[in-house]
Amino acid sequence: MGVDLGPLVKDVKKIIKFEDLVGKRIAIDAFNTLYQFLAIIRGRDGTPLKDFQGNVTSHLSGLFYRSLNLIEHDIRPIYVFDGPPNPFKQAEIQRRREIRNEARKKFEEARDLGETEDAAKYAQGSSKLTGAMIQESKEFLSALGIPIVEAAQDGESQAAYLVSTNQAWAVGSQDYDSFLFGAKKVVRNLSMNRTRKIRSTVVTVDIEWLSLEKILFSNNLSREQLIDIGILVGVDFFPGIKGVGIKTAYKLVQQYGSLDIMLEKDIEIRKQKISGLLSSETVQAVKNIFLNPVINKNISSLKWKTPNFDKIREILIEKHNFNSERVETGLSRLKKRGSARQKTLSDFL
DNA sequence: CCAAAGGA
DNA sequence: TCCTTTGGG
Repeated sequence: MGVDLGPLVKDVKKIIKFEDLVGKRIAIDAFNTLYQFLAIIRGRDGTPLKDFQGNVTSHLSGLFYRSLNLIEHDIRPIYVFDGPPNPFKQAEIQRRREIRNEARKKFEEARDLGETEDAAKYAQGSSKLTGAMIQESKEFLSALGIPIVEAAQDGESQAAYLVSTNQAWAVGSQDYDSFLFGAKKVVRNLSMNRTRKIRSTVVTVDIEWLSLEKILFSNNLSREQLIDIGILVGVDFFPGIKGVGIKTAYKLVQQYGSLDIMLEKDIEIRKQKISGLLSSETVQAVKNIFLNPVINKNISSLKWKTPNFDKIREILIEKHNFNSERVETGLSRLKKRGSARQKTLSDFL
């Protein structure tokens, strides 16, 4: 639920394929991905996948098959997990909690009334990522041999840092927020499935590659101005100004140059003085989060290890009753990949 | 979301 | 063999 920069990026996004990412390291926003899995991996009535004890397993299914596909294409994922949230994010966290509770109520109502289609619709927004699920996701990724990075605060900023220090080639996220954090490149829709149906109409979902430099250049903006646009329309750390969307925000920033100047001149936005809508202190504080984020710089070197097959079996089959045949076919794909890599390596030597 | 089964 | 539908946990 990050900032919607849609109209600003629409002309600069490049459609790519998995093959274009061979050998590349992608710093994936873990929370973003896990929430995506929880929202989408569900049965007909909207119920998530669960084991016999009633534990939700949609995220594990998503991580397993997604990782298989990435590894088979020799793409190197790094999962970046959020740390404790920045205090400025509390209001947004509370807002999301309320939206989720509302969705959950509507989901349960519709499900109990047997209104499957409605139930499925509301189910999407009702999922909660628990501490136990986060912990187990880390354990599972480690079993797959995929490196994990713990962010000091926001995963997006930590992922952006990995790109700027050349430890990753791009950030992998559905959100555009990492651009405000200075991510040079972002890859969106990093998935296999090329079609998605939204109410009987089938839409193709392509992998998108976006560069901060191109976005700024084509819109004639600086990164600070992009942040100002974000503050006007709303980001995780500030709700934005009511009634101001991306187009208005862009026009205002182009016209005045910056939020600081708008505040100095105390311009009117929708018949209201801007000084009554946000303070200079707030602007500075929010800008500072994006420009000088708290980063975990103490990262152990990123290594992709041989998967621990027994650990994967233990988590999926023993703990969560995944079908063992399905898991084994998955594992054999991983083994094949491993031997192919070893072969190319020995050829090289 | 992704894999596997089912139809064409 | 390709494309659509169904089921996974």
